[in-house]
Amino acid sequence: MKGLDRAALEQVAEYFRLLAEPTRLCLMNALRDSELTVGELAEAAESTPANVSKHLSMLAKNGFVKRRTQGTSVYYHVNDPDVFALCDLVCGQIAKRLSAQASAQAAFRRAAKRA
Amino acid sequence: MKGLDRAALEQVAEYFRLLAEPTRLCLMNALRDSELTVGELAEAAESTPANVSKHLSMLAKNGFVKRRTQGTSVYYHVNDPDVFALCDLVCGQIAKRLSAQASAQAAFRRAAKRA
DNA sequence: CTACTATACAACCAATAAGTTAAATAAACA
DNA sequence: TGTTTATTTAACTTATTGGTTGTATAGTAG
Repeated sequence: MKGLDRAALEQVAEYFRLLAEPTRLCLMNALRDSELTVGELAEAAESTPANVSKHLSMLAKNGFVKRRTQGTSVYYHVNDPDVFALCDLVCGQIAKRLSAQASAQAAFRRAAKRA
Repeated sequence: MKGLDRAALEQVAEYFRLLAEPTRLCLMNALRDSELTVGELAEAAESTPANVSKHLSMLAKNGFVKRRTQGTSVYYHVNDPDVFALCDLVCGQIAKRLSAQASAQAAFRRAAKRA
């Protein structure tokens, strides 16, 4: 990543931006192991079909998912499974921070008890 | 990442959101191997000290960087080097897509020549 | 003490984006 | 054909955010 110019950084930022939204993460998560229709995804994400459809369009336009039409339904599936590796890395980061916070908290509690 | 509830997904999204901005990526990039002052960072990112300071505050508040004051200057340094692993992964993804596009393009060119 | 420099902060503006609502499109089926 | 169901799209509202400008704070030098 070292020698990236502004244009390249914008592409990287764009990639992150698509994952920087809980509803979209929820959709990707729901599609992790099976394709689902827009309706099913709306239910899974506890949102409306219109909203979910918009998010799916964004994800599709950027190669994260792919569409398959069947009858009146549209099935979406993950096109870029590597995002999950990214997400898992981030989850690991967050877990690390939380546990750091936890031990800091514990240290404070011990200090308070001594005081 | 599989069984994450809404609150957890929001934390993951928040993490991504901080990296979803070219200027912040540029700052992290500039800090990759040495600490720098706000002024130096502003120059590196081709932005204003005020703007850079704001971005750095965000990054610091979320544990991506740390501050160290010396004289009238404030030195920032990376606190969470693992972000670079993330960025490199994304760079790999983008490269893969670009090369896929390139070969698709080449296929189109070959097809056009045959036609 | 004053002037200068580096940084942070608050107020503001413009652009972006998530979500809603309603209308448009399209396939299935009576 | 007409109706129903599934999805997409457009228009709109509201909230967020990146960047700018001006001001405040703090350390340093004269």
